[in-house]
Amino acid sequence: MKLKGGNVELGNRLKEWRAKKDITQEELAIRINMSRQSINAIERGRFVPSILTALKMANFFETKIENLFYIK
Amino acid sequence: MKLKGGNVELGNRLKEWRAKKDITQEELAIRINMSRQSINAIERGRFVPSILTALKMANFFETKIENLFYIK
DNA sequence: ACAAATTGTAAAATATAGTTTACACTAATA
DNA sequence: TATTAGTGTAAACTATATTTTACAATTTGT
Repeated sequence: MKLKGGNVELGNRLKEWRAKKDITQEELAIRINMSRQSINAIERGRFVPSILTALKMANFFETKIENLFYIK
Repeated sequence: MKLKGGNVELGNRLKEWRAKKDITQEELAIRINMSRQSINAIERGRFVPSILTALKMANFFETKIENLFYIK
């Protein structure tokens, strides 16, 4: 009994939030302690971050996860 | 220039939310289309789910991610 | 136009999320 | 007490997040 829900895709507003805070990908990476390449990949939707990464970002931007990531 | 933030741990309230909705781990697994063992592991804090998993759970429980997961 | 800063990308390696199968353990309940 | 539903766990496996190094492309400032 396995209902397959359609392939769920993830969207994000990282670039907008970075702009709002005037911060570079590298700075963000340093702040939340991860690589710049990972930030870049997440921002470009290349992969789905862990919820820990998402929470750290939300913390940094002083907002809710839902304002950063959403299901398309 | 790499500031190491202490090792961040993840907490969750899945069990409470399951109780509130009176649903089993297996049912939840089926609803959000993942294995019962993964639900169990996440609930017991054995690993950190992806944000997609977290969003699917929040959707199912009709609540915000922050009500399900938090940084300890 | 030039230089510097920022962003995009790629390959190889490592870490960890998530699946599958299978079985033990712990309720709940007839 | 015996049966059943629900949960805990383990090993082997697959998928993918994340790092590191390195370099190309693009944007920004002078």
